Amino acid sequence: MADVAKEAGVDKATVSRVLRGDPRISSKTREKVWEVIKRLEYKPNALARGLSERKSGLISVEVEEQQFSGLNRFLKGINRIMATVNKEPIIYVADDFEASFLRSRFVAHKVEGIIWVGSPPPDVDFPLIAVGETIDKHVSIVPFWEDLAQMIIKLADGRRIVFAGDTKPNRTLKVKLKGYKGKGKNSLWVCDGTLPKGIGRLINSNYEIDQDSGFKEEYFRKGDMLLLFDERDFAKAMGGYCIHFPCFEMGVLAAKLLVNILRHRDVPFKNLVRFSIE
Amino acid sequence: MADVAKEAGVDKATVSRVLRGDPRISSKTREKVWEVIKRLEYKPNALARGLSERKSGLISVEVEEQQFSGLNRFLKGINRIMATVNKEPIIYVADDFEASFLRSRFVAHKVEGIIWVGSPPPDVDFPLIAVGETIDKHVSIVPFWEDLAQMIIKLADGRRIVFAGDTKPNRTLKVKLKGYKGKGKNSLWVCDGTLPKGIGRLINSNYEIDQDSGFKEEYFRKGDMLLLFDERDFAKAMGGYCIHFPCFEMGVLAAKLLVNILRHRDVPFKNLVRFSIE
DNA sequence: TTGTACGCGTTATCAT
DNA sequence: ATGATAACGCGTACAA
Repeated sequence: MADVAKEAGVDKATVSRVLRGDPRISSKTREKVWEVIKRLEYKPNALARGLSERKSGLISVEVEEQQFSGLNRFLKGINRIMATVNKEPIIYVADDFEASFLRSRFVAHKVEGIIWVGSPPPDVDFPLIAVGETIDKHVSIVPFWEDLAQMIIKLADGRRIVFAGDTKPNRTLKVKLKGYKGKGKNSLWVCDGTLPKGIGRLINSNYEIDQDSGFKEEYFRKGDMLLLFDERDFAKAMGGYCIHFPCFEMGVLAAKLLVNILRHRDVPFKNLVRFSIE
Repeated sequence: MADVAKEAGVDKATVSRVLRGDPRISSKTREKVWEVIKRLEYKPNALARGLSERKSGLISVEVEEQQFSGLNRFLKGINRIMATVNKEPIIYVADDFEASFLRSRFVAHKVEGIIWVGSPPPDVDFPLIAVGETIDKHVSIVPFWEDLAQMIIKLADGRRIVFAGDTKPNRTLKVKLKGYKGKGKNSLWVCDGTLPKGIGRLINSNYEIDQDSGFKEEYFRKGDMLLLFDERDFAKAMGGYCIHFPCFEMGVLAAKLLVNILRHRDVPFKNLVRFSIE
């Protein structure tokens, strides 16, 4: 910065002001300084800026979920927003880190806010967006499971409903679907644990196995409505439907909400994100 | 830090030395200082430290892959190592960021090194680990596709081989498998694009469809060997095999290699990671 | 509109 | 073995 200042024949403070878009700087000076900045390929030092401003420009993303196949889309959504406001996300996959350990890292790096996927600890004193579950104490983003259930029931039109894949449907969805009565003998099957576990249990149960297809008869029968999360082409290949889990949208929303909180704006407390079925 | 120093009756410099484990400090002083640090819940400021040391303790993880369902495991592997050496990963999902934009962020935040998933730009001047493909110019981590091909061929024992799911097998694997001749009419099918696209193409082809199971006949026949990446229980439910993509191991390895590079140690240039089949 | 000077919280270099 | 002090690079009152 000192180099730029000297080269442009102004003071460091002026360079700083130009950089920060201070309106008091004359356009002549501003243009001159920008010219030098570009010519010298000067990049401000985020550490020094952070030290001076007492904030780092870093936000933290905590991910507890073991199975989160849409994580890259979620992060992409976050980045899309953060890149426009000069904030950098730090990501942890936190399942095995304890809260106190994480906290000390937040403090050390002067993290400005947190996006927490899963259920955040109750006593965090950082700006926090909770993603996935409604937490009374925090602004939260929740997939609109009730709406998904309605869509599925309508689409099923009496068929038995079968899920496949490793994405874990929420409890709300399962409860909703439990109320559904189809036409078949077993009008509905939804596993009661995570899906992989549920499937494992089925395999070990005493249903007959269709040796011809290599496919478990009790798992997927003729006439069933098969549902997969996010594997669009695979689902179609199997004659089923794909539920689009709105990970990208959730990332975008989480980032926007956090930015607004950091700017002391009011934000809606509970935010629902819609699924779509294809 | 000044508070701690005053409270412990020593100088700031001494506190700093205690914190950094300087061996010249007497054990009496050390214990006293640690006591005060804990009592006051003092946490060092990473920004100030970084400013002074001219490095941030930040490393960057770039992810180009659109489909990377093991990203959370990969990041967990990275974190596992980084947490032991006081380095924090910043993650970008970078498919839509241009190199110059990323570079300026690296510079601004004094990023110490980069883990790049995909094919990194040729002219980066940061310590860099390339993950997924062998890049002559960089230390790289590559899944051992050749080995996987051997395992599959041995396990198939003449059966036709069919992949499913959204994970994209590497070109090497496909080339290797092309050399394989099984017993069936079509001894082998591997799609020639990404898998989802390949599946989509099959659906639109003129094969017959098995209406009984709702399953496409041409996609998966009796006697075929079905392979899925990482969906263990689902694969088993379908009577197939699960290929374990070693994402966690790759994350751990990437982090270890990068740390060693930052410590100016020699590291192997090409690193293979083994699959396992279950 | 721009310059001066101090503070931000560490580490590192001299001293002692 | 420890203390005093100068960087580190930037933002910002306060002055001019």
